[in-house]
Amino acid sequence: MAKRRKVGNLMALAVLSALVQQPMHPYQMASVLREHGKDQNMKIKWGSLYTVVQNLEKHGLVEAAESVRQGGRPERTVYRITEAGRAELTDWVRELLSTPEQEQSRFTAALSVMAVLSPREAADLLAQRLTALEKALAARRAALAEAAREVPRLFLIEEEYELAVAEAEIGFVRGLLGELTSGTFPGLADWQAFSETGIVPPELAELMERGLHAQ
Amino acid sequence: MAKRRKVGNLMALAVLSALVQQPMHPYQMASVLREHGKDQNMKIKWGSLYTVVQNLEKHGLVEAAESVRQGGRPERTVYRITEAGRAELTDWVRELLSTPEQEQSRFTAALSVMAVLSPREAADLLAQRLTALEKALAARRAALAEAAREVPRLFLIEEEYELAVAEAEIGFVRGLLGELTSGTFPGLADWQAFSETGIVPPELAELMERGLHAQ
DNA sequence: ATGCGTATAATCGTGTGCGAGTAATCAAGA
DNA sequence: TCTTGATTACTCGCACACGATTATACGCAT
Repeated sequence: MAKRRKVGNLMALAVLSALVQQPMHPYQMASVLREHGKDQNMKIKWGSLYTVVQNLEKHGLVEAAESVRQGGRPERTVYRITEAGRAELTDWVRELLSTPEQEQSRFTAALSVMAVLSPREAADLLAQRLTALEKALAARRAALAEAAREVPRLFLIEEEYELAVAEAEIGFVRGLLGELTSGTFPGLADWQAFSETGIVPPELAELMERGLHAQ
Repeated sequence: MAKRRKVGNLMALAVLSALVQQPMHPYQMASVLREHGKDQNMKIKWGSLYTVVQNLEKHGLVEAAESVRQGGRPERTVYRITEAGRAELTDWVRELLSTPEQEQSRFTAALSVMAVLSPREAADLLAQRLTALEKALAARRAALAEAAREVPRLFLIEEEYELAVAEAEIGFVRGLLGELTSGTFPGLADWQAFSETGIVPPELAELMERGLHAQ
Protein backbone atom coordinates (compact mmCIF):
# COMPACT_ATOMS: atom_id res chain seq x y z
CA MET A 1 0.00 0.00 0.00
CA ALA A 2 2.12 2.76 1.42
CA LYS A 3 3.53 4.02 -1.86
CA ARG A 4 7.11 5.00 -1.31
CA ARG A 5 7.67 8.67 -0.92
CA LYS A 6 10.18 10.53 -3.05
CA VAL A 7 11.69 11.68 0.23
CA GLY A 8 10.90 9.22 2.98
CA ASN A 9 12.64 10.73 5.98
CA LEU A 10 10.16 12.02 8.55
CA MET A 11 12.25 15.15 8.85
CA ALA A 12 11.04 15.97 5.35
CA LEU A 13 7.51 16.05 6.73
CA ALA A 14 8.56 18.52 9.40
CA VAL A 15 10.37 20.64 6.82
CA LEU A 16 7.35 20.75 4.54
CA SER A 17 5.04 21.67 7.39
CA ALA A 18 7.40 24.47 8.45
CA LEU A 19 7.55 25.82 4.90
CA VAL A 20 3.77 25.90 4.68
CA GLN A 21 3.81 28.77 7.16
CA GLN A 22 6.42 30.77 5.28
CA PRO A 23 9.61 30.46 3.20
CA MET A 24 12.78 29.85 5.16
CA HIS A 25 16.40 28.86 4.94
CA PRO A 26 17.42 25.52 6.43
CA TYR A 27 18.92 26.86 9.60
CA GLN A 28 15.77 28.77 10.34
CA MET A 29 13.70 25.63 9.81
CA ALA A 30 15.70 24.03 12.57
CA SER A 31 15.04 27.03 14.82
CA VAL A 32 11.31 26.97 14.17
CA LEU A 33 11.12 23.23 14.69
CA ARG A 34 13.02 23.57 17.94
CA GLU A 35 10.73 26.41 19.04
CA HIS A 36 7.77 24.10 18.51
CA GLY A 37 9.34 21.41 20.63
CA LYS A 38 9.73 19.19 17.58
CA ASP A 39 13.30 18.53 18.60
CA GLN A 40 11.99 16.62 21.60
CA ASN A 41 10.51 13.88 19.45
CA MET A 42 12.92 14.29 16.57
CA LYS A 43 16.52 15.18 17.31
CA ILE A 44 17.75 17.51 14.60
CA LYS A 45 20.58 15.93 12.66
CA TRP A 46 22.30 18.63 10.66
CA GLY A 47 23.57 16.37 7.96
CA SER A 48 20.10 14.99 7.39
CA LEU A 49 18.45 18.38 7.35
CA TYR A 50 20.50 19.69 4.45
CA THR A 51 20.31 16.40 2.56
CA VAL A 52 16.55 16.32 3.01
CA VAL A 53 16.09 19.86 1.76
CA GLN A 54 18.23 19.09 -1.26
CA ASN A 55 16.21 16.00 -2.02
CA LEU A 56 12.96 17.88 -1.64
CA GLU A 57 14.29 20.40 -4.14
CA LYS A 58 15.42 17.68 -6.50
CA HIS A 59 11.90 16.29 -6.57
CA GLY A 60 10.31 19.68 -7.01
CA LEU A 61 8.58 19.74 -3.63
CA VAL A 62 10.39 22.90 -2.59
CA GLU A 63 12.28 25.51 -4.59
CA ALA A 64 14.90 28.14 -3.87
CA ALA A 65 13.29 31.55 -3.51
CA GLU A 66 16.38 33.67 -3.03
CA SER A 67 19.93 33.47 -1.88
CA VAL A 68 20.98 36.05 0.64
CA ARG A 69 24.39 36.90 1.95
CA GLN A 70 24.38 38.71 5.26
CA GLY A 71 27.70 40.07 6.36
CA GLY A 72 30.48 37.65 5.71
CA ARG A 73 28.54 34.60 6.81
CA PRO A 74 27.95 31.68 4.51
CA GLU A 75 25.28 32.32 1.95
CA ARG A 76 21.80 31.31 2.97
CA THR A 77 19.32 29.91 0.53
CA VAL A 78 15.69 30.57 1.32
CA TYR A 79 13.33 27.84 0.19
CA ARG A 80 9.62 27.96 -0.46
CA ILE A 81 7.18 25.08 -0.78
CA THR A 82 5.71 24.34 -4.21
CA GLU A 83 2.22 23.22 -5.16
CA ALA A 84 3.53 19.69 -5.57
CA GLY A 85 5.04 20.03 -2.10
CA ARG A 86 1.71 20.99 -0.57
CA ALA A 87 0.05 18.07 -2.30
CA GLU A 88 2.72 15.69 -1.07
CA LEU A 89 2.39 17.01 2.46
CA THR A 90 -1.36 16.52 2.72
CA ASP A 91 -1.25 13.18 0.95
CA TRP A 92 1.50 11.99 3.27
CA VAL A 93 -0.31 13.10 6.41
CA ARG A 94 -3.43 11.36 5.19
CA GLU A 95 -1.55 8.13 4.78
CA LEU A 96 0.25 8.37 8.09
CA LEU A 97 -2.93 9.15 9.98
CA SER A 98 -5.12 6.52 8.42
CA THR A 99 -2.76 3.59 8.01
CA PRO A 100 -1.18 2.02 11.08
CA GLU A 101 2.18 0.52 10.45
CA GLN A 102 3.94 -1.86 12.74
CA GLU A 103 7.19 -0.27 13.89
CA GLN A 104 10.11 -1.90 15.56
CA SER A 105 10.97 -0.64 19.04
CA ARG A 106 14.24 -1.23 20.85
CA PHE A 107 12.43 -2.35 23.97
CA THR A 108 10.57 -4.99 21.99
CA ALA A 109 13.88 -6.27 20.72
CA ALA A 110 15.24 -6.30 24.25
CA LEU A 111 12.28 -8.28 25.58
CA SER A 112 12.63 -10.82 22.82
CA VAL A 113 16.14 -11.71 23.98
CA MET A 114 15.61 -11.14 27.69
CA ALA A 115 16.03 -14.87 28.27
CA VAL A 116 19.80 -14.59 27.89
CA LEU A 117 19.91 -12.90 31.30
CA SER A 118 19.01 -14.43 34.64
CA PRO A 119 15.50 -13.62 35.90
CA ARG A 120 17.03 -11.87 38.86
CA GLU A 121 19.07 -9.53 36.71
CA ALA A 122 16.21 -8.94 34.29
CA ALA A 123 14.06 -7.85 37.21
CA ASP A 124 16.74 -5.46 38.43
CA LEU A 125 17.09 -3.86 35.04
CA LEU A 126 13.34 -3.57 34.59
CA ALA A 127 13.15 -1.85 37.96
CA GLN A 128 15.71 0.67 36.76
CA ARG A 129 13.71 1.21 33.61
CA LEU A 130 10.53 1.69 35.58
CA THR A 131 12.12 4.39 37.72
CA ALA A 132 13.47 6.20 34.70
CA LEU A 133 10.14 5.95 32.88
CA GLU A 134 8.22 7.32 35.81
CA LYS A 135 10.57 10.22 36.24
CA ALA A 136 10.46 11.07 32.54
CA LEU A 137 6.69 10.80 32.47
CA ALA A 138 6.28 13.20 35.38
CA ALA A 139 8.60 15.70 33.72
CA ARG A 140 6.82 15.48 30.39
CA ARG A 141 3.41 15.78 32.02
CA ALA A 142 4.54 18.94 33.77
CA ALA A 143 5.99 20.36 30.58
CA LEU A 144 2.79 19.59 28.72
CA ALA A 145 0.64 21.25 31.36
CA GLU A 146 2.89 24.28 31.20
CA ALA A 147 2.74 24.49 27.41
CA ALA A 148 -1.02 23.99 27.41
CA ARG A 149 -1.45 27.37 29.05
CA GLU A 150 -0.18 29.09 25.91
CA VAL A 151 -0.53 26.71 23.00
CA PRO A 152 -3.86 25.27 21.80
CA ARG A 153 -4.35 21.59 22.31
CA LEU A 154 -4.28 20.88 18.58
CA PHE A 155 -0.56 21.58 18.56
CA LEU A 156 0.18 19.46 21.61
CA ILE A 157 -1.81 16.43 20.60
CA GLU A 158 1.24 14.41 19.57
CA GLU A 159 2.70 14.84 23.04
CA GLU A 160 -0.56 13.65 24.56
CA TYR A 161 -0.28 10.55 22.43
CA GLU A 162 3.28 9.89 23.46
CA LEU A 163 2.30 10.23 27.10
CA ALA A 164 -0.53 7.75 26.64
CA VAL A 165 1.90 5.25 25.15
CA ALA A 166 4.43 5.94 27.89
CA GLU A 167 1.78 5.18 30.51
CA ALA A 168 1.01 1.90 28.82
CA GLU A 169 4.68 0.97 28.84
CA ILE A 170 4.91 1.81 32.52
CA GLY A 171 1.88 -0.32 33.23
CA PHE A 172 3.36 -3.23 31.34
CA VAL A 173 6.76 -3.00 32.98
CA ARG A 174 5.22 -2.65 36.42
CA GLY A 175 3.08 -5.72 35.83
CA LEU A 176 5.91 -7.83 34.50
CA LEU A 177 8.20 -6.74 37.29
CA GLY A 178 5.55 -7.65 39.83
CA GLU A 179 5.25 -11.16 38.45
CA LEU A 180 9.00 -11.60 38.45
CA THR A 181 9.57 -10.41 41.99
CA SER A 182 6.57 -12.19 43.45
CA GLY A 183 7.53 -15.38 41.65
CA THR A 184 4.17 -15.76 39.92
CA PHE A 185 5.64 -15.54 36.42
CA PRO A 186 4.96 -18.90 34.77
CA GLY A 187 8.09 -20.90 33.96
CA LEU A 188 10.20 -18.80 36.28
CA ALA A 189 11.79 -21.85 37.89
CA ASP A 190 12.85 -23.28 34.53
CA TRP A 191 14.29 -19.96 33.49
CA GLN A 192 16.16 -19.68 36.76
CA ALA A 193 17.55 -23.18 36.41
CA PHE A 194 18.62 -22.58 32.85
CA SER A 195 20.42 -19.36 33.70
CA GLU A 196 22.34 -21.06 36.52
CA THR A 197 23.22 -24.37 34.96
CA GLY A 198 22.75 -23.79 31.24
CA ILE A 199 20.47 -26.81 31.15
CA VAL A 200 17.43 -26.48 28.94
CA PRO A 201 14.34 -27.96 30.59
CA PRO A 202 12.85 -30.91 28.68
CA GLU A 203 9.68 -29.25 27.35
CA LEU A 204 11.83 -26.48 25.94
CA ALA A 205 14.35 -28.83 24.44
CA GLU A 206 11.83 -30.35 22.05
CA LEU A 207 10.65 -26.89 21.05
CA MET A 208 14.15 -25.87 20.12
CA GLU A 209 14.60 -29.02 18.07
CA ARG A 210 11.58 -28.11 16.10
CA GLY A 211 12.79 -24.56 15.84
CA LEU A 212 16.05 -25.76 14.39
CA HIS A 213 14.70 -28.39 12.00
CA ALA A 214 15.15 -25.79 9.29
CA GLN A 215 18.27 -27.31 7.85
CA MET B 1 25.15 7.31 28.03
CA ALA B 2 24.22 4.67 25.52
CA LYS B 3 27.72 3.99 24.22
CA ARG B 4 27.57 3.38 20.53
CA ARG B 5 27.65 -0.23 19.54
CA LYS B 6 30.15 -1.56 17.05
CA VAL B 7 27.16 -2.88 15.14
CA GLY B 8 24.08 -0.86 15.96
CA ASN B 9 21.40 -2.50 13.80
CA LEU B 10 18.85 -4.34 15.93
CA MET B 11 19.08 -7.22 13.51
CA ALA B 12 22.56 -7.78 14.91
CA LEU B 13 20.94 -8.42 18.27
CA ALA B 14 18.69 -11.04 16.76
CA VAL B 15 21.63 -12.62 14.94
CA LEU B 16 23.71 -12.84 18.12
CA SER B 17 20.83 -14.35 20.06
CA ALA B 18 20.28 -16.94 17.33
CA LEU B 19 23.98 -17.86 17.32
CA VAL B 20 23.96 -18.36 21.08
CA GLN B 21 21.85 -21.45 20.50
CA GLN B 22 24.14 -22.92 17.87
CA PRO B 23 26.38 -22.01 14.91
CA MET B 24 24.56 -21.25 11.68
CA HIS B 25 24.90 -19.83 8.22
CA PRO B 26 23.08 -16.56 7.44
CA TYR B 27 20.20 -18.05 5.57
CA GLN B 28 19.51 -20.41 8.44
CA MET B 29 19.51 -17.51 10.87
CA ALA B 30 16.70 -16.00 8.85
CA SER B 31 14.80 -19.30 8.98
CA VAL B 32 15.20 -19.61 12.73
CA LEU B 33 14.20 -16.00 13.28
CA ARG B 34 11.15 -16.48 11.10
CA GLU B 35 10.27 -19.68 12.96
CA HIS B 36 10.30 -17.70 16.20
CA GLY B 37 7.98 -15.09 14.75
CA LYS B 38 10.75 -12.50 14.88
CA ASP B 39 9.90 -11.54 11.33
CA GLN B 40 6.60 -10.15 12.59
CA ASN B 41 8.30 -7.39 14.53
CA MET B 42 11.36 -7.17 12.34
CA LYS B 43 10.97 -7.69 8.64
CA ILE B 44 14.01 -9.54 7.38
CA LYS B 45 15.96 -7.38 4.97
CA TRP B 46 18.33 -9.63 3.09
CA GLY B 47 20.83 -6.96 2.29
CA SER B 48 21.05 -5.97 5.93
CA LEU B 49 21.37 -9.54 7.16
CA TYR B 50 24.55 -10.23 5.20
CA THR B 51 26.01 -6.79 5.90
CA VAL B 52 25.29 -7.19 9.59
CA VAL B 53 26.93 -10.61 9.77
CA GLN B 54 29.98 -9.25 7.97
CA ASN B 55 30.23 -6.34 10.37
CA LEU B 56 29.85 -8.63 13.35
CA GLU B 57 32.72 -10.67 11.96
CA LYS B 58 34.83 -7.59 11.34
CA HIS B 59 34.46 -6.62 14.98
CA GLY B 60 35.20 -10.11 16.24
CA LEU B 61 31.74 -10.75 17.65
CA VAL B 62 31.22 -13.78 15.43
CA GLU B 63 33.64 -15.92 13.44
CA ALA B 64 33.42 -18.27 10.49
CA ALA B 65 33.37 -21.86 11.66
CA GLU B 66 33.34 -23.66 8.32
CA SER B 67 32.41 -23.16 4.73
CA VAL B 68 30.32 -25.87 3.18
CA ARG B 69 29.32 -26.43 -0.39
CA GLN B 70 26.27 -28.60 -0.86
CA GLY B 71 25.48 -29.65 -4.36
CA GLY B 72 25.95 -26.87 -6.83
CA ARG B 73 24.41 -24.21 -4.64
CA PRO B 74 26.35 -21.18 -3.52
CA GLU B 75 28.80 -21.83 -0.73
CA ARG B 76 27.46 -21.36 2.76
CA THR B 77 29.59 -20.01 5.54
CA VAL B 78 28.64 -21.17 9.02
CA TYR B 79 29.26 -18.63 11.76
CA ARG B 80 29.68 -19.10 15.46
CA ILE B 81 29.48 -16.53 18.22
CA THR B 82 32.70 -15.57 20.04
CA GLU B 83 33.25 -14.77 23.70
CA ALA B 84 33.31 -11.08 22.81
CA GLY B 85 30.03 -11.63 21.00
CA ARG B 86 28.40 -13.16 24.06
CA ALA B 87 29.64 -10.27 26.18
CA GLU B 88 28.30 -7.75 23.68
CA LEU B 89 24.95 -9.51 23.58
CA THR B 90 24.38 -9.49 27.33
CA ASP B 91 25.72 -5.97 27.72
CA TRP B 92 23.47 -4.74 24.95
CA VAL B 93 20.37 -6.41 26.36
CA ARG B 94 21.15 -4.93 29.74
CA GLU B 95 21.28 -1.47 28.27
CA LEU B 96 18.15 -1.88 26.17
CA LEU B 97 16.16 -3.25 29.09
CA SER B 98 17.22 -0.74 31.69
CA THR B 99 17.42 2.47 29.69
CA PRO B 100 14.32 3.85 28.05
CA GLU B 101 14.99 5.82 24.94
CA GLN B 102 12.55 8.12 23.27
CA GLU B 103 11.85 6.79 19.79
CA GLN B 104 10.21 8.58 16.91
CA SER B 105 6.98 7.04 15.65
CA ARG B 106 5.35 7.84 12.34
CA PHE B 107 1.98 8.36 13.99
CA THR B 108 3.49 10.96 16.31
CA ALA B 109 4.83 12.77 13.27
CA ALA B 110 1.43 12.59 11.64
CA LEU B 111 -0.34 14.02 14.68
CA SER B 112 2.12 16.88 14.86
CA VAL B 113 1.11 18.05 11.39
CA MET B 114 -2.53 17.01 11.54
CA ALA B 115 -3.51 20.69 11.49
CA VAL B 116 -2.85 20.90 7.76
CA LEU B 117 -6.02 18.88 7.17
CA SER B 118 -9.55 19.89 7.97
CA PRO B 119 -10.97 18.55 11.24
CA ARG B 120 -13.58 16.68 9.28
CA GLU B 121 -11.03 14.86 7.16
CA ALA B 122 -8.78 14.19 10.13
CA ALA B 123 -11.67 12.53 11.90
CA ASP B 124 -12.42 10.37 8.87
CA LEU B 125 -8.84 9.21 8.63
CA LEU B 126 -8.63 8.51 12.35
CA ALA B 127 -11.76 6.42 12.05
CA GLN B 128 -10.09 4.37 9.33
CA ARG B 129 -7.05 3.95 11.51
CA LEU B 130 -9.15 2.85 14.44
CA THR B 131 -10.85 0.15 12.40
CA ALA B 132 -7.53 -1.14 11.10
CA LEU B 133 -5.99 -1.10 14.57
CA GLU B 134 -8.87 -3.02 16.09
CA LYS B 135 -8.77 -5.63 13.40
CA ALA B 136 -5.02 -6.07 13.71
CA LEU B 137 -5.23 -6.26 17.49
CA ALA B 138 -7.85 -9.00 17.39
CA ALA B 139 -5.75 -11.01 14.95
CA ARG B 140 -2.59 -10.63 17.01
CA ARG B 141 -4.41 -11.52 20.21
CA ALA B 142 -5.70 -14.68 18.62
CA ALA B 143 -2.26 -15.58 17.27
CA LEU B 144 -0.72 -14.99 20.68
CA ALA B 145 -3.28 -17.16 22.42
CA GLU B 146 -2.60 -19.88 19.87
CA ALA B 147 1.15 -19.68 20.31
CA ALA B 148 0.84 -19.62 24.11
CA ARG B 149 -0.41 -23.21 24.03
CA GLU B 150 3.00 -24.38 22.84
CA VAL B 151 5.56 -21.75 23.67
CA PRO B 152 6.37 -20.61 27.22
CA ARG B 153 5.37 -17.09 28.09
CA LEU B 154 8.99 -15.97 28.40
CA PHE B 155 9.34 -16.20 24.64
CA LEU B 156 6.12 -14.38 23.89
CA ILE B 157 6.60 -11.50 26.25
CA GLU B 158 7.59 -9.03 23.56
CA GLU B 159 4.32 -9.67 21.78
CA GLU B 160 2.43 -9.07 25.01
CA TYR B 161 4.18 -5.74 25.26
CA GLU B 162 3.33 -4.77 21.72
CA LEU B 163 -0.29 -5.62 22.35
CA ALA B 164 -0.34 -3.46 25.47
CA VAL B 165 1.00 -0.55 23.47
CA ALA B 166 -1.45 -1.22 20.65
CA GLU B 167 -4.31 -1.11 23.14
CA ALA B 168 -3.10 2.25 24.41
CA GLU B 169 -2.99 3.60 20.89
CA ILE B 170 -6.51 2.38 20.25
CA GLY B 171 -7.68 4.05 23.44
CA PHE B 172 -6.06 7.30 22.45
CA VAL B 173 -7.42 7.31 18.92
CA ARG B 174 -10.89 6.39 20.13
CA GLY B 175 -10.82 9.23 22.65
CA LEU B 176 -9.57 11.81 20.19
CA LEU B 177 -12.04 10.71 17.56
CA GLY B 178 -14.84 11.00 20.08
CA GLU B 179 -13.91 14.57 20.88
CA LEU B 180 -13.70 15.47 17.22
CA THR B 181 -17.03 13.96 16.23
CA SER B 182 -18.90 15.20 19.29
CA GLY B 183 -17.43 18.65 18.84
CA THR B 184 -15.99 18.82 22.34
CA PHE B 185 -12.41 19.17 21.17
CA PRO B 186 -11.22 22.59 22.36
CA GLY B 187 -10.42 25.04 19.57
CA LEU B 188 -12.33 22.97 17.04
CA ALA B 189 -14.17 25.99 15.68
CA ASP B 190 -10.92 27.89 15.08
CA TRP B 191 -9.41 24.91 13.35
CA GLN B 192 -12.48 24.50 11.20
CA ALA B 193 -12.46 28.18 10.25
CA PHE B 194 -8.79 28.11 9.41
CA SER B 195 -9.12 25.06 7.20
CA GLU B 196 -11.97 26.65 5.25
CA THR B 197 -10.76 30.20 4.89
CA GLY B 198 -7.04 29.95 5.61
CA ILE B 199 -7.47 32.70 8.22
CA VAL B 200 -5.46 32.23 11.37
CA PRO B 201 -7.48 33.12 14.46
CA PRO B 202 -6.04 36.05 16.43
CA GLU B 203 -4.72 34.18 19.47
CA LEU B 204 -2.86 31.86 17.17
CA ALA B 205 -1.49 34.66 15.05
CA GLU B 206 0.51 36.12 17.90
CA LEU B 207 1.85 32.68 18.77
CA MET B 208 3.14 32.21 15.26
CA GLU B 209 4.79 35.59 15.33
CA ARG B 210 6.66 34.52 18.38
CA GLY B 211 7.44 31.21 16.79
CA LEU B 212 8.97 33.02 13.85
CA HIS B 213 10.92 35.65 15.76
CA ALA B 214 13.93 33.45 15.14
CA GLN B 215 15.62 35.70 12.61
C1' DA C 1 42.81 45.82 22.08
C1' DT C 2 42.65 41.16 22.90
C1' DG C 3 40.89 36.82 23.78
C1' DC C 4 37.11 33.49 24.43
C1' DG C 5 32.78 31.33 24.09
C1' DT C 6 28.64 30.89 21.60
C1' DA C 7 25.35 31.36 17.77
C1' DT C 8 24.95 31.13 12.87
C1' DA C 9 25.26 28.45 8.61
C1' DA C 10 26.51 24.94 5.85
C1' DT C 11 29.62 21.05 3.76
C1' DC C 12 31.88 16.60 3.61
C1' DG C 13 32.97 11.77 4.04
C1' DT C 14 31.81 7.46 5.50
C1' DG C 15 29.36 3.76 6.93
C1' DT C 16 25.44 1.07 6.17
C1' DG C 17 20.62 -0.04 5.20
C1' DC C 18 18.17 -2.37 2.05
C1' DG C 19 15.73 -3.11 -2.54
C1' DA C 20 16.58 -5.46 -6.54
C1' DG C 21 18.93 -8.76 -8.95
C1' DT C 22 21.21 -13.44 -9.78
C1' DA C 23 21.53 -18.13 -10.00
C1' DA C 24 21.21 -22.78 -8.88
C1' DT C 25 18.22 -26.74 -7.17
C1' DC C 26 14.10 -29.30 -6.78
C1' DA C 27 9.22 -30.77 -6.75
C1' DA C 28 5.33 -31.28 -9.26
C1' DG C 29 2.01 -30.38 -12.74
C1' DA C 30 0.75 -30.34 -17.74
C1' DT D 1 9.59 -34.44 -20.75
C1' DC D 2 9.22 -29.84 -20.55
C1' DT D 3 7.94 -25.98 -18.04
C1' DT D 4 6.70 -23.48 -14.14
C1' DG D 5 7.24 -21.84 -9.70
C1' DA D 6 8.95 -22.11 -5.16
C1' DT D 7 13.06 -22.44 -2.21
C1' DT D 8 17.79 -21.79 -1.12
C1' DA D 9 21.56 -18.68 -0.86
C1' DC D 10 23.88 -14.81 -1.67
C1' DT D 11 25.78 -10.28 -4.22
C1' DC D 12 25.66 -5.62 -5.75
C1' DG D 13 25.30 -0.89 -5.76
C1' DC D 14 22.98 3.22 -4.81
C1' DA D 15 21.10 6.37 -1.87
C1' DC D 16 20.67 8.02 2.38
C1' DA D 17 21.69 9.20 7.35
C1' DC D 18 24.41 11.60 10.30
C1' DG D 19 28.73 12.68 12.95
C1' DA D 20 32.48 15.54 12.45
C1' DT D 21 34.27 19.55 10.74
C1' DT D 22 34.74 24.23 8.97
C1' DA D 23 34.28 29.13 9.11
C1' DT D 24 32.54 33.61 10.17
C1' DA D 25 30.46 36.97 13.27
C1' DC D 26 29.22 38.79 17.58
C1' DG D 27 28.82 39.70 22.56
C1' DC D 28 31.28 40.13 26.69
C1' DA D 29 34.79 40.10 29.91
C1' DT D 30 39.65 41.30 30.89
